[in-house]
Formats: sequence, C-alpha cells, structure tokens
Amino acid sequence: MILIADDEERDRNWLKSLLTEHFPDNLPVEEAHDGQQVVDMAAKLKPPLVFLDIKMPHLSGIKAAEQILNSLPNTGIIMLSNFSDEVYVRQLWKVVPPNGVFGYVLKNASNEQVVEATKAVLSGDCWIHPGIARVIQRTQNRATNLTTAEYEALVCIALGMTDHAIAKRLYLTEKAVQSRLKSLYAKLGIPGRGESHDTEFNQRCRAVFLSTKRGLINQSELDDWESKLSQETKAST
Amino acid sequence: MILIADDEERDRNWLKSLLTEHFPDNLPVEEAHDGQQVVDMAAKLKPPLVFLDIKMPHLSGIKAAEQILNSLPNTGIIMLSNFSDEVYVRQLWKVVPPNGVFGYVLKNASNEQVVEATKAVLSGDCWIHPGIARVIQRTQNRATNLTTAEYEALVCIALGMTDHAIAKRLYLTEKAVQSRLKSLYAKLGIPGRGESHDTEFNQRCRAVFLSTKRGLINQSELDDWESKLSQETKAST
DNA sequence: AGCAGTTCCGGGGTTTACCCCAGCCAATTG
DNA sequence: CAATTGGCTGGGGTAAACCCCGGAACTGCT
Repeated sequence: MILIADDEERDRNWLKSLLTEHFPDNLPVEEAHDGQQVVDMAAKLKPPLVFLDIKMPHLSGIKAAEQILNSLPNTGIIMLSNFSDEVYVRQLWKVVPPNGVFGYVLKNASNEQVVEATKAVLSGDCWIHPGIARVIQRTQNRATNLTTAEYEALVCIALGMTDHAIAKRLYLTEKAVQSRLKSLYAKLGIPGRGESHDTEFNQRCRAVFLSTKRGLINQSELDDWESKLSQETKAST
Repeated sequence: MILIADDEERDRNWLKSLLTEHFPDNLPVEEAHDGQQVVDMAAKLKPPLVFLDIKMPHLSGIKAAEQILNSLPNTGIIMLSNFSDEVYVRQLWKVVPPNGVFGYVLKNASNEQVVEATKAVLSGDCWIHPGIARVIQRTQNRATNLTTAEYEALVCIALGMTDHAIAKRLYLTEKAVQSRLKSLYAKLGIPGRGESHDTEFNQRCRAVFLSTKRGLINQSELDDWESKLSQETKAST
C-alpha cells in the first residue's frame, strides 16, 4: 500500500503508473488531492510509504507530514517539490524526527531517480535529491546559514516594509532591525556603499533578489506571511 | 505530424500519450528537448502544429516561436507555461503575427482542456487559457498596463540597482529614473509617504513584491536580465 | 490647430536607509 | 573559568530614495 498526495492530475498519474509498474508488491496505490485529505487517509490506512507534494491546497505537504508523523512516526515520507527551495528544506528539517525515514525528490527527477528513492525509503534509508544536498550543506554552514532573526528581517523587507514598520511589528528598535539587516547583507555577500565602486547596489532590493534566487524565500511563502500580517494588523485595531 | 518541445521528460510523455490517443490522424508526434532543437526540426519537418514549453534551455519557447513563424508563418503554435505570468503574454503578443493561430495553455490544465486547445488550433482558431484572459485584459488596460519605460525601471530595481546605476545603464539622468519609478509606483497602487499612515512601505521593495505577485516579472526573466547586464559591463571595461 | 498623455529634465526640500564606532548582555563553547 | 558569538542599544554622520513643483519636447487624437 502506497499513498500519494498531489493536487495535480498529471503528476498523480505519472507517479501512479510509475509505482504500479516498478512496485507491484506494494499495491494498491491510493490517491489524495490535498493536504487535509492525505492526513485523514493516512490515519485510516496506515500506509508504510506516503508521497507528498509540498504545494497543496488547505495544508502544505510539510504540515501534512508533521501531522502524519505525529501519530504514525514509522511512516516513510517522500517529499515532492518543484524547486530546490531552501525554505522548505529548512522547515522539513524541523518537522522530521531525528531518526525518521524520508526522501526528497524534485519533480524534474528522472523516472529512475524516483524508483531509486522509493526503494531506499522502503528499505529504511533516506534519499535526498542531488541538487538538494548542496542546499542542506549550505543550511548547516555557519557563514551562510541565516539565523531566525535575519530570516524574519528578510521576509519583512521582501514584503516591502520599512525599517520603522518592521521594528513596530517585531517589537524592536529601528537600530536592532538595521543590525539584523546588516548581518543579513553580509551573509548574502552584498557589497556596501564603500567597497567595489563598479557595482552599486540597493542592498535592500538586492537582498530580496539574491534570496529569491537561492530559494531562501519564495513568492507563495511571502504571500502567506503577508496574509498573516494583514490579519494581525486588523486584529490589533 | 505534431512537434512538441519540452525539456522535461515527464511533460513530454504526458503530452505525447495524450496526443496519440486523441489525434491518431496527426501522427507521428516528434519530440525536441530544447529551443534550438525545435527550431531546427520545425525547419525540416514543417509541422502544422508545434507545442512549445516557455522555459527551455538555449532558447525560450517565445523566441523559438518567433524564429519558426519567421520562416513558416502558417504554423500553429501552442505555448505551454507553468504560470500565468504577464511577462510572457506581453512578449508573446509582440512575436505572434496579427492573424497568427496560436494557443496558450497552462500546465495545470486538465486533459480535456489540452485536447480542446489542440482541436481549436488545428482548425484555425485560437485557444487561450481561461486564467490568462484576465491577464490579457489587464495588459490592454491603460491604467494598469506598464509602459516600456516603467517596465525597464522595474526590472532594474528588482535586480537591486540604485537610481544612479540605472541612470548610467539606461543613459538617463537620475531624475528621469525617479520619474519613471514614481509613475510605476502609482500604477501599482503603492501609497506614498504622505497618505495612509497605517501602511508604511518601502516603495522600491514593495513594487518588486507586487510585480512578482502579479507576474509582471519573475525570477527566471530577471536572471536573464542580470546575465545580460554583467556581460555588458564586462564588455564596456 | 488644439488637446491630452507620456517622458525627460530642472530646483530645492524631507525622510529613510546605510555607515562606522563602541559597549552591554546572554548563551554557547573550549 | 575565559573566550567567543549573536543580538540589542546608542551617538552621530552621509548619501540615497522619495516629495512637490513646474517646464519643454514629443506623440497621437480629434
């Protein structure tokens, strides 16, 4: 029994046919269409292996994984993602239990890679997509890894907030915000006004650009943050 | 004869099986893996219908369409895109000849929609994905449509350039740049410092955020621009 | 010709973002 | 224990981004 969750028909079919072909012993393959549904189905069916798309309506793949692992910690999880975004690796790291078994494959993976990942997780190993390996390394590197303080500030400037607005929102002084931003710029390797005259940058926008490029943040995550933000400001009035 | 171009194996297989099933009269289905290859193959095979993925190595789907239509203006083109990005609609509008036959479908389209689009283009009609229709309307609306001047400025600030750097690059004064930005902010509906005290924004970053959200710009386009930029600065030294 | 719209450019202003320096406190780390 | 690191605070400064005003040239439209 294998459970797969993806909101797109095309991807479900692709995965289902791939699994029925290569893993006839593990049939049937059950399907879910969103995050909430897959949590419910997993609770009933207790499958040894679950495929989760990250981007799903109602409940993201990561949050779904959290809930499933809460009640059934021995479930093997394989995340499917369109991008090698660092945000997700970041979040996944927190959710997955220390000795949990999981895989992470990008959607542009070849069929062989998916089969390989499935075999690995079924036999109790982890399988991380080659492209992600580098990201994980960077996530654990002191010099380039962002702290939560820097990450918060990054999200705020990406939403277009001023220093003052950020300070008010995070209950800090403007100086503290600027301090966070300064170290953020340093870690992203953005030159300041003084050095390297040939490349003049607006550090604020440059930071957003580079962070998006590296997958530290992405649009859908930012949209979530913004809706949270507007809810809070409504509640406070 | 139908020619399809996509760099991802999964999408090619999906489309190929769909076409062989529903359009047995138009076989065979030929495949190309990147933009350059599809241009070459189209020149030899002269297919009546070509599917083009927008995001492809070497040559984007839009540029490939331009070259194909240049020598074979009667070719039917169906663009495939992952997103409803306004940038692409913008560019496509310029490339396609006035009476050209083309379709535009998003990759999250259902199988029925793809079949429908294929039928339409084969019989000489256009088929535009429902979600895109709204985008096209906005593209033709005076009040919200960006001029090329504003668009250039937008790309530059999204890359993190300063007013001074933009001015140097576009051969303008800083005042002119600021003038462009001002009208850009106005069209995006970003409040200035004076009005609406509850929402404080850094207009520059806010403009990038909103534009990305609305699909006026996107990361891969910006990456292209940046590589062009660094090439020019290298050449000028 | 007159009119509206867009773009570029100028002067002269305020606010914000960033810079350098230094110090304090807390939590890690050897 | 000392040493380090990350985070907040402060003073005081510069330059970039943004504000309002208006003018001139050019376009397309009626």
